[in-house]
Amino acid sequence: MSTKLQGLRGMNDLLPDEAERWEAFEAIVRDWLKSYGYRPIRTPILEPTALFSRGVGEHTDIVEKEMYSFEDRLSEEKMTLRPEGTASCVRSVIEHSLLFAQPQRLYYSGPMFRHERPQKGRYRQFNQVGVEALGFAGPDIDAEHIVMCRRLWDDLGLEDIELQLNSLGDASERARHRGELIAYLEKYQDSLDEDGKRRLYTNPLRVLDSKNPAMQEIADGAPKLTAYLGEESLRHFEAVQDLLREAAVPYRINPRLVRGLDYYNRTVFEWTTTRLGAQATFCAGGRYDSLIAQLGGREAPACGFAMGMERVMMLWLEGQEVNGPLETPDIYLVHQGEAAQKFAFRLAEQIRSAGFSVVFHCGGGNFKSQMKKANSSGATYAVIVGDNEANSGVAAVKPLREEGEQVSLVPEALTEWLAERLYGVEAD
RNA sequence: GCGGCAUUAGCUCAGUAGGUAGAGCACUGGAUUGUGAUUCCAGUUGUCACCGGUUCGAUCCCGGUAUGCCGCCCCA
Repeated sequence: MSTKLQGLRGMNDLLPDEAERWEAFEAIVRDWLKSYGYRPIRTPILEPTALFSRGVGEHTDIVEKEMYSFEDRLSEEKMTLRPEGTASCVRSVIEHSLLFAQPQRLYYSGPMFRHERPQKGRYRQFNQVGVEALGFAGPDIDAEHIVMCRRLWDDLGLEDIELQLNSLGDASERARHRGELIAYLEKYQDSLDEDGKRRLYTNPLRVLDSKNPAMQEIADGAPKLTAYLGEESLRHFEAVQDLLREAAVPYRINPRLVRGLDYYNRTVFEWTTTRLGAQATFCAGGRYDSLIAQLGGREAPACGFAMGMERVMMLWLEGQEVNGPLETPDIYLVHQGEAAQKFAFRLAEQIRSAGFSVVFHCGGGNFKSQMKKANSSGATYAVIVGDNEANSGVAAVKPLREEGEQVSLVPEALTEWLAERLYGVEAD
């Protein structure tokens, strides 16, 4: 007996019931993105490893321990399954000079890969929809992103969600703060926990984010980034908040909100929920004004966010009936006998040509079992063809979802009858 | 990556103070040899996750592995 093969850990199959819900969800998301004028961009799932180490940051958890990286056997190139979408999007925009004459509103959607321990709402292959606005400097685009998120949550009917907001300042402000912060933390070097010591020089901002109470005590006395924000950064942050108030979007300023990717500056935000256990954040983003230049493009401001599709889907489906198929055929075509099968096979195509969906019964079986299958297929009508019908060139239609008499019709009359019943179209 | 809990039929789950297993749903057939969904009758379901140990004997006890869930870390 051969070894049982199974899918890789943390990588899930979506079976029909679930896959249909994904398609419905994706359709809602696409309409939403279009309504804000965003256009799609599709980039490869595989990228040179350096894109992420340079883009996401050498000392982030993602780059340090979560990437699926390998060397191609033939070319010896180092490559990585993308752990996030922004770096790829920016790479592509630079490579194809999309930003040359005008700013761009873009979105992407697809699988990302991170080698983490799986949990509900956290998978090794997961899907993100990301929105990137490149070439916009003003606070209005930051606010646009937050407002458009709020609209989607409203459309989906999400509950128990919160918006957290912070400003990380610009690069020089962060550098100044960072210097002072390291100097401060060095005084407590011996009291820092393992993570704290490790991050002291690589990512001191994250030391402040620790949930360890002892660390929080140290963090409380640490220099606050807010105090280092220059006039321009403050004005930008204020302007974003003004627009949010204008749009009546409630938010909470969270000074500890620092984000796990290095490229962020100024506005950062996270949408969180209490309904996903340890996975509180389901959508997050912010401004990344230096990333484009850092990846070799001409200096240009940018702003974006990404949402975890699995997490948003879970929140969305909470309020819904989740059993059974969403898509059902108009017709299940039952037939018995050799002549009937030929007639029915041709009839199925005729009905489809008229615009209806038809499941043609395959695989034999008696009338009873065929009718059972017709019923469980969810079809609105069974169309029945036996040798009697085939000989006289008619088909019987039987309603499966409501009361009603079975009627016999010739094919042309049948499609008119269906149009009238299913779409309320009157025949001439 | 660390700690805890779980894994029994296709699905949801019972069960045995160690003696190789059961229900409901689903599926198939029949009552109704050309008519589903309701009703009644009958039937098929399993290496009790995997590998090893203890034992006369392990689905049950012990160890390891895999997977899932909860928490931590981190993130979407």
